[in-house]
Amino acid sequence: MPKPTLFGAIERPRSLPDEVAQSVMSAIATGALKPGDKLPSEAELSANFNVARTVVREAISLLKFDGVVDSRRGVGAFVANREERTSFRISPACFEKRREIIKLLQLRTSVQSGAAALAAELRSDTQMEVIEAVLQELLVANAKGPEDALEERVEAELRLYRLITAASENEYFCDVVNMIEANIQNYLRSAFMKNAAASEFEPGAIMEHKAVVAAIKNKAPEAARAATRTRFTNASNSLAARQDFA
Amino acid sequence: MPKPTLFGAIERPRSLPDEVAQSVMSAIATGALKPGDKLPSEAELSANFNVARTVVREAISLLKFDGVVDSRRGVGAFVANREERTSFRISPACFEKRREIIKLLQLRTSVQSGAAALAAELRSDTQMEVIEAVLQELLVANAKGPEDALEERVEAELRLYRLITAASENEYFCDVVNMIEANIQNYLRSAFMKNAAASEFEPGAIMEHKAVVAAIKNKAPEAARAATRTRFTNASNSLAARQDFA
DNA sequence: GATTAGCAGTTGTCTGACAACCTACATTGT
DNA sequence: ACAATGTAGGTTGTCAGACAACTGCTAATC
Repeated sequence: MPKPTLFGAIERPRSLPDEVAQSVMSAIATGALKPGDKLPSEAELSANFNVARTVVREAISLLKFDGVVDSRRGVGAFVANREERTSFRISPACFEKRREIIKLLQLRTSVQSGAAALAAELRSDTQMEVIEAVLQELLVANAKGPEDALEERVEAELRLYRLITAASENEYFCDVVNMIEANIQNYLRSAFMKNAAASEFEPGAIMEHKAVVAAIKNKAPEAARAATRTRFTNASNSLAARQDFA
Repeated sequence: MPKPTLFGAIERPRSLPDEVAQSVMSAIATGALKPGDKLPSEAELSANFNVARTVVREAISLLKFDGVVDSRRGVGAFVANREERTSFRISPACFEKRREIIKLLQLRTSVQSGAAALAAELRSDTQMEVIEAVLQELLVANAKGPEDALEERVEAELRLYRLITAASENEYFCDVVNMIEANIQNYLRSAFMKNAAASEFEPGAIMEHKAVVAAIKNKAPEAARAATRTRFTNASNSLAARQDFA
């Protein structure tokens, strides 16, 4: 039996390196540390935060990994230019303001549209079969209505567009979509998001899904691109238009 | 006087944590380590690689940071599912095969098109003035021809599309475009790429740039989107069609 | 038989030390 | 005076060992 959520999840203390890294990161974000500035030495940071130098080192190494800082042995660590960052990641902070979610969905719309167009061009027949099967699952789940099959339907939709992206034969599209989805899934398991998902049980949304799949089946890249954009733009708009949207 | 390249750049030994991280990463990529598998303990890894445990710890912490592995105190570190990765980054390896560059440019085309559409919608008048000024710079540099102003022209083009992206008022687009550009700039300073850039000194390319800017000026999102896609698709195609493209 | 206590193994953090390296200044030779 | 050289101090990179916090399992205990 699934454990009832009797107690709220306790917040486990995050690791020290993460906290140090985030602290330095926010100093950079707020402009307290500008590109080119020298970070305090590891010894100083270690004293300031009252942690061991190994902790500081791990924190700095994370920032280096993303190209946020650049350290030179014997000299020090410096804040890099914003254009030199070598990774794209979504900060948890962005989920605090719901306005930010819209921006994230805008990016996803763009990427997903491009992936759909490529998929329409490059898909194999077996990939097409799987995509159509998942669409069928989505239709079945949708017919059950929001009360019975919400999770099932959301999961099917997720899988559908993952498969479409995979059919683009371009791992970069897959990675970006994956990451955006992962972040949304992680941070937005809220009642708000469930309500939003439930509101997608409409004939219109289903028609749009069908249009996307049909275009890919017909090997019509431009149609697939347009249909995908329509679908995701509508989803984003209906989210923004909700009463409970802060 | 600029030092003549008498000696080739010596290859400095990369940091040990990076090497360990990459080694583990490639073990995951090749499937030697599958999602859910337990990594060897830090002590074992430290013995295998013949490095200190701090080095192994830094390496693991990098992978954790990207959501590639997940470690639990008292238990061990485990390979995470591919869908749980929390960052998008471009591996240097992808520049070894030029085929991969095309895929990267496909992604960039998608993102840049979306950004242009948003920019057409949201741009301010002052932003527009700056964009037009940079376009003018580009035209001037272009008139000088490939021999005299190659760097200048490439730089202007870069700045132009950065500004357009910034006008979208969506930092996610900026970050993705920034990162892709940074990687291309870092790894592709080769003669090959210079030749490719030189081949962009054509009337057609210029016309396409103008079309993008005009659409943004007219606040025509769809036109901006289409023009941008045309421009970048053509650039990608002409790159792929080159003789020296492996 | 169920509960509890302990044990071995693992990750997280701390401490101290040394190596590799850079910068700036002093030293020296011309 | 000036250039080359050496030296000292500071910083990052790596190493080694220790202990704390935690987990899963096993054996002892009631």
